[in-house]
Amino acid sequence: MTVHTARRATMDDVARLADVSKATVSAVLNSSAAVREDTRDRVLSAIAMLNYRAQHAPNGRRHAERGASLGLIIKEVDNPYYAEVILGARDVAEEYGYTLVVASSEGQHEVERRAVHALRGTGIEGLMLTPVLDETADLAHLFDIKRRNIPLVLLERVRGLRASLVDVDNVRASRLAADYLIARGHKRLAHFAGPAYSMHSEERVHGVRLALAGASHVVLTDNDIVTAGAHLADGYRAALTYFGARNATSRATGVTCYNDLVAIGVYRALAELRLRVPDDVSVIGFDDISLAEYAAVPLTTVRMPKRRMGGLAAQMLIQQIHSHTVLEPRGEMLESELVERASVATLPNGQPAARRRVGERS
Amino acid sequence: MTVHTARRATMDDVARLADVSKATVSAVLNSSAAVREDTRDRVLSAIAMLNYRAQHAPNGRRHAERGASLGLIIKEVDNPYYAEVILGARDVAEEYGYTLVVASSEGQHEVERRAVHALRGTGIEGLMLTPVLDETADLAHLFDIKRRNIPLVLLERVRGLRASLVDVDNVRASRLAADYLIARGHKRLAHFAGPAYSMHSEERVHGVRLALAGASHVVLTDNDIVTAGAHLADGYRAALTYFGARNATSRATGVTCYNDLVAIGVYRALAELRLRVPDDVSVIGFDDISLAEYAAVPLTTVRMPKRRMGGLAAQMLIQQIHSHTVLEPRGEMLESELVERASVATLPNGQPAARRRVGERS
DNA sequence: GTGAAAGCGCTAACAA
DNA sequence: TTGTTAGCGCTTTCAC
Repeated sequence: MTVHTARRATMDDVARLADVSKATVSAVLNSSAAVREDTRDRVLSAIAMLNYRAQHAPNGRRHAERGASLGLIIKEVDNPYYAEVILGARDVAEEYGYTLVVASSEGQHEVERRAVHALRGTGIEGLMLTPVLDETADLAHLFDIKRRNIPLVLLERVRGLRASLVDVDNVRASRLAADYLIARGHKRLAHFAGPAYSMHSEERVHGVRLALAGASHVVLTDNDIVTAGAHLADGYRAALTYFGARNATSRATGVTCYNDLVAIGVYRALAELRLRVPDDVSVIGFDDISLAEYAAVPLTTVRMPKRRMGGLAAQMLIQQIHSHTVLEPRGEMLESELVERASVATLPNGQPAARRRVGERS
Repeated sequence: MTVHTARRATMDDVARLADVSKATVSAVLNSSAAVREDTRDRVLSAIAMLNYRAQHAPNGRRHAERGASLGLIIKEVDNPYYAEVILGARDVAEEYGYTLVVASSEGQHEVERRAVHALRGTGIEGLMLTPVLDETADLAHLFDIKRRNIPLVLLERVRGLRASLVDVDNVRASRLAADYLIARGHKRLAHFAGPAYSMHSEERVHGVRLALAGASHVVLTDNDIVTAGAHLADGYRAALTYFGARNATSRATGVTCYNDLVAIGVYRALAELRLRVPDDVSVIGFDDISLAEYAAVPLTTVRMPKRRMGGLAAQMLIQQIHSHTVLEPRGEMLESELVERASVATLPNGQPAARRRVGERS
C-alpha cells in the first residue's frame, strides 16, 4: 500500500497525507499553537505512517531558542583524566547556558576527522579539541574549522595551526618528577611512556631525559624507556615485562609513568612479582586522578589542573563565540604540582622528602 | 567604522562586503568550486571582518553528506561504568558510519531536559538515554522526543513511557550478590546504596532485601542500608561513618555496594580503621569496571555487560533510524554474572566459594 | 570564475 | 482552529 520513495519524508508529505497545511504540522510538532484533538491525531498518525522525522530549519526566533551547544573532542573515553577535563568544561558551559557535547577519537586520526565534520554539521557554536598527532597527521579538517571561522580551542599544541590553546608544560612537569626521584637518592630510573599519538607523552619522555642529562651519576638507558600506553592494562603488561626480565641489580629503583592508570597497572605487576612499593620500587604517576589517593599505597604523582584546563578552554571558547570581532588566538599555560604521597622511598643518600612544588612561577 | 547590528552577520553581508555573490561565498566555504585567489582572499577577509559564522542549511545533497550522529546522554561523566557503555555504543556507531556524541546530566533532571533539547536541535539522528528519575520527574521532554518520532532507546526503564529499552535485571543481580555472602556464612550484612536519582540503585537495594527475606537467620536492619553515592569518596565517607561507629559485634561482616567505585572507597575507609578485607569485612562491588581487578585485594563483583548494553542500544537505535516504518518498541534484558575474586571470606559455617553465575537463563 | 535565480524544509505572521 | 503567504540562510543549477 505504501509507496516507497527513496527520499526521506518531508513535512509537505505529512501535511498532504493528513490533509492539513504545513503550518498545522509545524504547530503540533512544536506545540506552538492550539490544534484540535482530531486534527492532531491525524497529523500524528501521518507522521507515524511515513516515519517522518523533522529536518533542520535555520529560522528566526526558534533558531536562537534551541539550546546552543559546545563541542569537545577527547582521545580516550575510559580515562579519568578526560572525565575531569570534561567536568571542568561542562561547569562553565552550563553556567553560560550551553550544553557540552563530547565525542572521542580514541586516538585515531581518521575518527577525529569525521567527528569534527559531524560536530560541525550538528551546529555547535564552538569546538574544543585534544588533537591526535600521528606522523601522517592531515590537518585539513582543522584548517577547515579555521576557514569557516568556527571558534576553536586546542588542548594540546598542533604545529602549524594558529589557534587558542590551553596546556601545561609537560616537559617541565615530567622533568621535575624525575628530579624528585633523583633527589631521593635513586640512581637508576625507568619511564613507562604513553601512546604514540600523544604529544604529551613525547614531552614527558623528553622531560625525563632532561632530568637525567643534569645528573651524570644516574642511569637511564634507552631500554629503561618503555612504551606502555594510557591504561591500567598497559602499565601492567609493560611492567611485567620490564621487571620480570631484570634482577635487583639491573632494574630501576624508581619509575615515572605516563599517567596514574599506568602507575596503578605497574603496582599490580609489582605485586605479582613480589616487589613492594615503595620498598623495592618507587613509583610516580601523572595527572592525579582521584584514584591515586585511593590506591593501597597512595600514589605520589604530578597533579594536572584538569578541571581548570577544561573550564578555561570553555571560557575562552565562549569568549570567542560572544565576540563581535575575530579574536587573536590566545595561549594559556597552566601550572602543575607534585603531590607527595606514599609511593616513593628515600634511599640512603637521598634528601628526605619534603613538600615541594613543581612548575610554579618562581 | 564598523556598524554594529544586533543580528549575527549573514552570508549576504559577507557577499556584499566582499563584493561578490552569495554563491561565491558558498564556494569558498565549501571548496565546492574553483575560486580565483584574490576573490577568495576578499571573501575570507570579509568573513574575518564581520566575524561571520555559517548557520545551518537544510539542503539537498550536502545535507545527507555531512556526517550523521547519534546522541547518548549519561548521568555521570566520571564513572568508568558509563565509559564502557559509551565505548560499546561508539564501536557500533562507527561501524555504521555514525559519530557518537555524548552529553551528561550529572544526575540533574533539568540538565537532562536541556541536553535533550540541545541534542535535538543539533540534528542527531537518534538518542540513547539513561534517564534521571527523581520524584519531581517531568517527562515532557521525553514525550516530545516520541511525538517528533525521533528514534529513542532507554538504558533504564521510565515508567509510563513506551520506548525501546536495554537493561539488566538489577534486582536479581543484586539479590544474588547478597545470597552469595549469605552462602559464605555471613550472618550480618550491610549495603552501601547509590544516588537517589538512580532507578538501578533502588532496584539493587530491593534485591538485597529480597535475599534477606529468604534467610531469617541473617540480620540487616534499616541502619545497615546506608546511602553512599556513586563515587570513590561516597563509599569512603559512608564506610567511615558506618564502621567507625560500630564494633565487631554490631557491624556487618559482609557488605554489598552500589558499584565498584563505592567498594574501593569502602576499602580505603576499612584500611584506615585497621579492618582487613576480607578477613574482617567481606566486600562485593557492582559493575566490574577494570579497576576491580587491579585493586590491592581484587574485588569480587557483579559484572554488568556494559559494552554489550551500549552496543545493543546503538544497534537498536540504528535499526529504527534505517527503518522505513515506525518500529514497535523492543525491550532487551541482558544477563549479569558474579565474578569471584578475593574480597569475600568464607565464614566457619559457610559453603566454600565456587564459581557461580548470576542471572543466567536457567 | 562568477552571478542571478530557483529551491531546500522549515517557521512565522496574519487573515479567515 | 486552520490555511495562505512570505520569509529564514544557505546551496545549487545554469547561463555568461
